[in-house]
Amino acid sequence: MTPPRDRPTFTEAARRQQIIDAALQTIAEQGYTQASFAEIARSLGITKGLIAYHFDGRHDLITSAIQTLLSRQSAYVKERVAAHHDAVGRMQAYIAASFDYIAQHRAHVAALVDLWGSFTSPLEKVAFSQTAYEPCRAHLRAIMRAGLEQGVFAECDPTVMAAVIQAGIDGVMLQWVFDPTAVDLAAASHELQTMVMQRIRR
Amino acid sequence: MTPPRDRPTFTEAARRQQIIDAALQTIAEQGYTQASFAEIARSLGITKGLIAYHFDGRHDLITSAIQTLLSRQSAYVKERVAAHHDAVGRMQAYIAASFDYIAQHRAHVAALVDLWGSFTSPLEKVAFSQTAYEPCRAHLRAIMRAGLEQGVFAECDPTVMAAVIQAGIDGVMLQWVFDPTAVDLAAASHELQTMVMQRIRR
Amino acid sequence: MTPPRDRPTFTEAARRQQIIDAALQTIAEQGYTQASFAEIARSLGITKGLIAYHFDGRHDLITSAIQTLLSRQSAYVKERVAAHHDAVGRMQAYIAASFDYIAQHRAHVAALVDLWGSFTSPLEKVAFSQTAYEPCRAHLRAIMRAGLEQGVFAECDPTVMAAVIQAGIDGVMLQWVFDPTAVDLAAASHELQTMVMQRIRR
Amino acid sequence: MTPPRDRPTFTEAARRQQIIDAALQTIAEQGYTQASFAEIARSLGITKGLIAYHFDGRHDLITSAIQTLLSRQSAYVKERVAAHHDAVGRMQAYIAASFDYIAQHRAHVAALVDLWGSFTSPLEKVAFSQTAYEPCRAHLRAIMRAGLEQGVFAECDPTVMAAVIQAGIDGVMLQWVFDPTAVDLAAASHELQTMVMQRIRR
DNA sequence: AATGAATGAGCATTCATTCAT
DNA sequence: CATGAATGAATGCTCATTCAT
Repeated sequence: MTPPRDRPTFTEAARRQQIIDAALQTIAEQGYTQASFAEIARSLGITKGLIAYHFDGRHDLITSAIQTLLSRQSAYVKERVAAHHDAVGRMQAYIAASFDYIAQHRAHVAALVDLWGSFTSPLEKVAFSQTAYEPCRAHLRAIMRAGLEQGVFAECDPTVMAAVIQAGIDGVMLQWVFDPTAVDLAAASHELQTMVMQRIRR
Repeated sequence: MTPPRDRPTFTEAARRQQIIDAALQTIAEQGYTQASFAEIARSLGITKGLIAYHFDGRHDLITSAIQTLLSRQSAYVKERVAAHHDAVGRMQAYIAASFDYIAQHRAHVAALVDLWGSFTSPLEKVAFSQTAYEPCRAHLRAIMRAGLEQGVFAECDPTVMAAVIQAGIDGVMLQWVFDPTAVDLAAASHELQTMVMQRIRR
Repeated sequence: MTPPRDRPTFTEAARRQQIIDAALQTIAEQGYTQASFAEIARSLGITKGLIAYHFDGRHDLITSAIQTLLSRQSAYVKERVAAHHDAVGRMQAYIAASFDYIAQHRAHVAALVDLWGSFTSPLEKVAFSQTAYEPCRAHLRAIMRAGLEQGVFAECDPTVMAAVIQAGIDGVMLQWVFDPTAVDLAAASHELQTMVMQRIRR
Repeated sequence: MTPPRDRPTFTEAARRQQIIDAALQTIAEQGYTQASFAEIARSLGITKGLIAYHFDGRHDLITSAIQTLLSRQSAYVKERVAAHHDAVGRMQAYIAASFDYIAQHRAHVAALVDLWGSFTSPLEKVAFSQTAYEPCRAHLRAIMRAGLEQGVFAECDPTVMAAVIQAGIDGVMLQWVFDPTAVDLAAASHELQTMVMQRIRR
């Protein structure tokens, strides 16, 4: 059990992160169901008791892993988008950055696809949707709205556009996770940008 | 032990299908990891021994369930596409039919998303990709090529286009599985068609 | 998990009883906390999985064991008491039978003493009190009341008398469980009968 | 490791007592099995490592707790008994004091009942009997013998009487621990005194 | 004197699987 | 075909204990 501490120690934080990373790696390599405490511990050369010591059970570990996953990807994309100041540039940056992150973090996105199947109740699914998807769509919506207000984007529903663009990114990622030779990430990134731009540019 | 497969009896085939459907329902409702033989058996009022009798282990059941899933969706889409004889109509029909199937078979697609995380080795993932994705993309590629040959589609790479279109469909499905209120399926279907048409029409 | 069956099969009932008896024996010999599924299974030459198959978890096993314990003792005492038809005879029979049962079933009463400490919440304790103690006290109260009505017992509060008499029995049992050489069961039985009779006889 | 016991410091002794009291409280509230080092430590706001530092393992802690329990009760009863100088007064004082202590220390006696089930071997049980029960019975025997010698008690076996009287006290305590509404402690105290006096007074 | 990190054995429980009937 | 009994391996988790700091 994680000791209830006001300020987690340095060791504590480092261990937690180390275990989370090992968990993601193991999930990516062997699948969510095979990623047992024992397996993760083995990959780190520690005992499974230590995992139980640092996390409040499996749910806590998985949740923390998902958090890590999402915040890293989100931070990466946000930074790249922020480098641009026009709606067109930002939209292209969002798509390009998303694909770049995917290409550079195969294990992470593979783990993510596995974790999609880890929710057992509709409530957990909705919660994940709110935590993981909604921020992405909201980001895209904001870019869309800015473009519309500035008059550089053609009329369209930002909500639907956001969902469809994110869908394109995730869908390609999915195909690529299953078989990296089945789809050319760079080409897909380019094509999606083209498609979206042709649709929304005034 | 699975009985010899040379000539499956009628009863045998019916039982298998019954079990597969119950498995899909259970996976959709409770998640892949919760869908144990015992749980599936309970939902059917039979014993788990009987499931083991009709399937060569869990892998066989899951594989068969995925097959069922894919062939039903594929058959539905194929039929709808075949009703059209021009590339534009076929492309729109493919997208529309895919979304319609999704909307009408929530449990099935929910199960599918859960099953995405059920593969433990890269080989299984590649095999799934070949069985599940490749036929869809091939279908889309064929429609694309016909349109290009007929001169009604603008120049583009059919392989990449197929991947991106399928990605858009799957990605929206994913968001909708997690939270049906998060995305409007009909609007997304419409938007994806618009986007694709604007891109590929000459 | 126990399969939900309308009528438990013969094998099922026999196995359950066999496991319960082994559990009581193990508790008596090694203590409640040491009586793990593994230990009980080992003493029977079966696997612990089988115990889990026949009982709905540890709580179910322990509860069933206590039930067995109480009903056997109760049945024995009731039969001995019923052989008498006067209040004096019945009261003496109750005490004598209780001590005789204790003397002849050391393992059972040793297990019972251990199980006294197995309740973790006040609610469980109260429930045990209702199930285990109240029927004993009620039996004694009924004997007392009959004696009072027949005018053979001196005036006294049947409720308090019942509690104190049962207390004497249980308290001696406790001392004898800890060290069989520390107290002479037969002498204690005799003395308690004498004491009670001297108190309640008119 | 326990620090050398030759001259325990003041702090050391205080800590030990503090931990023992917390342990008793926790056992009384949550049961013997739930009273883990972690739980006891949590209730004190210290770490479980500190408990291990002050006690030579769990057995040492439990043993010390029992010692504390017994010596407190014993001291209380001894003092009350010593206030009387005749056998009759002392016998009544012993019973009355025992019940009074019980009534005023519910947590302690609840813990004691739980601890009855904490011995895993016959040897431990016998040792407990010698430490806990024998002194009580010896005290009662001494009172009995004095009464007999002084000619105020009727002829009877002091050993058996002692066992039965103590049994009555413990048995009522047991019922009261399980359900405080099930038995009236004061009435039981009174009744036991009456019963005993009627039996032993010449 | 006290902590936080780590261990390793043991726990109840789950589950796919086997098999005699 | 179908069942119920039984297995054995694996899982998450708990806990007393150890120890460097």
